[in-house]
Amino acid sequence: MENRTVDTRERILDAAERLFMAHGYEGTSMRQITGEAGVNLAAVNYHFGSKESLMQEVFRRRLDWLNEERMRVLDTLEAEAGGEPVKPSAIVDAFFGTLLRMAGDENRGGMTFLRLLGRTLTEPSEFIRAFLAHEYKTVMDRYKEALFKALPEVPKAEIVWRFHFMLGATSYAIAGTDALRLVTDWQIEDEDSTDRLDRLVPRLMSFLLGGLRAQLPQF
Amino acid sequence: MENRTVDTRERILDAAERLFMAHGYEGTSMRQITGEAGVNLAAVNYHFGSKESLMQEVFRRRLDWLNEERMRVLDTLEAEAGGEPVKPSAIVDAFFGTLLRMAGDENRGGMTFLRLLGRTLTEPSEFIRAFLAHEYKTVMDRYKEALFKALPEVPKAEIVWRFHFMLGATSYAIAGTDALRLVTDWQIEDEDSTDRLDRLVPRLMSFLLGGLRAQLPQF
DNA sequence: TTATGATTCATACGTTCGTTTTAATCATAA
DNA sequence: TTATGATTAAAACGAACGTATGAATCATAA
Repeated sequence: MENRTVDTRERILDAAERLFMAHGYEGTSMRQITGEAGVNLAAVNYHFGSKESLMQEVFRRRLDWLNEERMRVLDTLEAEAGGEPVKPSAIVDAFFGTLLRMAGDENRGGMTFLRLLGRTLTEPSEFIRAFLAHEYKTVMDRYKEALFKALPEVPKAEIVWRFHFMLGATSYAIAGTDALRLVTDWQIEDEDSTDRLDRLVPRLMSFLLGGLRAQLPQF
Repeated sequence: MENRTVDTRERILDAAERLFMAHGYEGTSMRQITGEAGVNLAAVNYHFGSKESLMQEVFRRRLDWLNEERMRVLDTLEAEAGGEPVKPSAIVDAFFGTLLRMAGDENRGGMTFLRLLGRTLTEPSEFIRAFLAHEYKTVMDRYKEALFKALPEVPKAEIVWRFHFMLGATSYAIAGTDALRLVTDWQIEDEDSTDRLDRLVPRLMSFLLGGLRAQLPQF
C-alpha cells in the first residue's frame, strides 16, 4: 500500500505545481492536473480532499524545507557573530539567497516552484493568503529582528518597508523572468539560461543591498 | 443614444477593474461583473464582445494616459537637459513616480488599477501578456535609452536587470500592500492610510535609486 | 407621430467545473 | 489462500461558466 500512493501523490503534486505556476490557481482545472499526472480524476479528491487542500500541500511541500533552512542559516550566522549584529549582506543572502538557490535544486521544486511562489504572492486568494501568513510569520519575525539589530541607525518602519520592497524585487525577478522579456523585448545578450541563474543571484543581491542601505527619504 | 451607453460601459469597466483586481481574471465571472455594475448579463458581450476584450479595455482605458504621460514627462526632462544626460533620479521619478501618483487620482483608476496592474504583471495570461507587450514597448525603450545615457559607467545589461528589479519592487509595493501586511503581521505604526501613499513614494524612490546605483556585482 | 436603430432584458444553450458515488482492483496480513 | 483495507477506475452529479438569441424598450430624427 506504499508505492502506489506515494507515486500518485507526488505525480499530482508535481503536475499541480507546474500548472499552477503556468496558469494560476483558478486557471488550472482538476482534469488538467490529473491528465498531466497520468492519474484518475478522482485521485486528487481521494488523496488531498479538495483542490484548495492540494494547493496548500503544493506549498507546504516546499516551504517547510525553505523556512527551516532559513532559520538554520540565521542560527549559524548569529552563533558566529556571538552577540554582535550580523552583517546586513549576510542576512539578505540568508533570506533571499537561500530562496534563489532553490531554483537550482530540482529536488526542491527548482525554478518552477519559485515562479509559483512569486506569482502567488501578488494574487493571493483568501485561503492561500491565510495559509502563507501562518507559514511565514515566524521566519519573517526572526529576520526582521536581525535587520533591526544590524541597522540600528535606520528607523524600524523604514527597514520593514525595505524588506517589503526586497521581497517584491525578488518575486518579480523570478516570476517575471520570462514574462518581462516578452513585454519589453529586452535582449540580455551573451547569456544562456544555465548561466542566467548563477548571475542573477549576485546581480539581485547587489540591487537589494543597495536599496536596503540607500539614503533615507526626506518627507 | 449617448448617455445610456456611456454609463453602462463605464459602470462595467469600473466593476471589472475592481473585481479583476480583487479576484483575478479567471476568478471573476461575468455575472459578478454585471451584478456589481447593475447591468444586464448580456451587456458585456454587447458592448465589448467578450470577456477577454473587456479585460483589454480595462487596461487600455488607464494605460493610454499613463504611457502618454510618461512620454511627455521624459520629453520635458530631456528638453530641459538640452542634450546632457538626465539625472537618474529624475528618470526613475518620471517612470515610477508617475505610476505611483496615479494611485492618488481616482479619475485615473487610483489604487485599484495600480494593484490590478501589479498583480497582472506576474500572472500574465497569454492574451493579456501579448497586449501589454504592445502597449509598453515604445515607452520602455525610451526609458531604457535614457538610463543608458544617464549611467554610462554601468553596463547596459546591468541597467536592464535593475530596471527589471525596480519594476518588481514597485509592482509588489502596490499590489502586495494589503497582502503582505497580513502575511507578516507587520505593524506600520503611526500612519493612517491617507498618509501611506504620500510616504510610500519617497520611500520607494530612495530604495529604487539605491538599488539602481548600487555597487556592481562581481561574478 | 411614426419609423428606425441602439440598447436592454429575460432566457436558454452547450461546456466545463469540482466533487461524489459505486464498483473494480490491488497489496498485505492472517 | 482468503479476508481486509487501501487505492484506482468509470461514470455521473448539480452548479457555474461564457456566450448567443430574440423580443421588449428606449432615444432620436423625419
